Amino acid sequence: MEHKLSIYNTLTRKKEQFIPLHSPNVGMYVCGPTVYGDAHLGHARPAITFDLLFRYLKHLGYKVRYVRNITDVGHLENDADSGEDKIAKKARLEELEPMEVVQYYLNRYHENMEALNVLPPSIEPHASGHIIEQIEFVKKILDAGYAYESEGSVYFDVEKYNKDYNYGKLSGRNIDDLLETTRELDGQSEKRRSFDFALWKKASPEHIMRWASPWSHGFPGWHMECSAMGTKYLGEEFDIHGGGMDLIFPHHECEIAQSTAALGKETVKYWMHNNMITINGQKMGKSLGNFITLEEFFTGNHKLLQQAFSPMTVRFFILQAQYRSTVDFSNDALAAAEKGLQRLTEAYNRLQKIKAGQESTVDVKGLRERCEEAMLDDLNSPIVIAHLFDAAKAINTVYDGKGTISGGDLVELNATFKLFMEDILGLQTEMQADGGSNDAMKAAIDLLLQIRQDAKANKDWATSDKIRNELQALGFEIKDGKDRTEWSLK
RNA sequence: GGUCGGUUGGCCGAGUGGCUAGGCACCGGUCUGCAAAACCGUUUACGGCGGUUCGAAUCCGCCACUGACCUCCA
Repeated sequence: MEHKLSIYNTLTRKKEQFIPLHSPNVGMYVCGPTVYGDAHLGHARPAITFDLLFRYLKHLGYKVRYVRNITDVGHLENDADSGEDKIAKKARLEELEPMEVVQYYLNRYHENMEALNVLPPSIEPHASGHIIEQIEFVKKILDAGYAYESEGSVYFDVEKYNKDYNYGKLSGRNIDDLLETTRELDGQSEKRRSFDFALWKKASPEHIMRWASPWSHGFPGWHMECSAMGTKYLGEEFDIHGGGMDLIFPHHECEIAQSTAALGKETVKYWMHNNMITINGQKMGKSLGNFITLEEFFTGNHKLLQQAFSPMTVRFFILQAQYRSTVDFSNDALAAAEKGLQRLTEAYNRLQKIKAGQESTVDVKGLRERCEEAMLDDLNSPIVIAHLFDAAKAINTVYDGKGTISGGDLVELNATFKLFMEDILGLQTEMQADGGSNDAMKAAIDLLLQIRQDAKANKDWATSDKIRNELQALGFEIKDGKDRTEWSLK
């Protein structure tokens, strides 16, 4: 494969050339949602970031197996014994079966992802469907001597592991610091050290999500599922593991420790992390209660939102920043993204109507190469978008009759625009105009506009303005062009 | 307190030792009966103080502010 894709590896804190273990096959694993609530803007970031990577790797010719898990068990409210499973808690509060909660929010998650034009992953495994694999994985760690059983639970022996390997290599921590900074929580007496983490937890009597194991009736620790499912579907060594930056510690650090302890080798070659979306400079998150769900963005139904924002606007907004930068939410920023996307969409639609001339007076050469170069540099989507805006300017120049484009350039421009806009950035470009209207209504509107046109010809401004104003009041947008009037329903 | 990051023009957001990022907004213009829309053009930068250099927003040091993680979090 003739390219030099470089991606930032959190493990080495450098951009590295991407070389798959088994080209042309690529394996990537991304931490998916814990389905106990609606997805918010923050959840869209990794989904879109790794969707972009998925799409681009396929564009480069790789055969990608993309695994994104669903956490439906084992994710506790906190690390203490009193910590309640997030799913179980929601089920208790709403008097539902835990799996009812999971199914409900999973369906809604899928609806959101589809709206955002996020491609489904190759495999979407559920933690609860892989209890056996997780138990087997815990056994391996016990056999290797890096875990201990305590009152029906199994804990990872971080101190022992750290003597042979390096606990903290991903997050840059060392266990001496952790000893000083780890808060004492209730019920930690079972653990030898405060930083040891659970591989298997014995279920308390009221804990309803439980499975049989050699140690107790219980449930797997949160970090276990990714190690077990990742290696099950992608092998003991695979290429890419992704997720949000907030998962680096402890989740991904623990995953590395588990896999290394069980298998005696590094499992993941490239660790990739998207940055956070902030709101008023602070991370948008469930625990802070400052999140806006995707549904609320799409409907505009949230006190912080001045208007609704379409899924494509949200996607474009996220892609306008490089995935390792924080993105700050604001109505102004979203509104700017909406207008920018409109500009690109409009240009793309005009491109279909442009006729080729003898030669090109606009410079569209090298667009494909420039976009390609930006993507190869750690998925620099904002640069790709900037290049597309340059192309939009050229398209508008030709559309306005102030320049010409040759047949060859036109074909190439069209292909490149479609490739990056639709296939790689995943931005849908169909016009919203006339949406939801039927033929009879269209004909009626056209008739009204024809009457207005006649009135204008007779300088009957009162009539023409009345038609325009009344239609606008009804929610129509009237755009007078040079030759004809276009309309759309907002 | 520890670890890691950030600070770019009115807003968002790239980049980088010398060469216009881009978008949105503003302003000016074209078009229009008027307007809207559309299109074109254009202004405002690199937190502070030192240092390295022919040259730094870009490298180094100090300071200030700010964020993430260290408890669940995308």
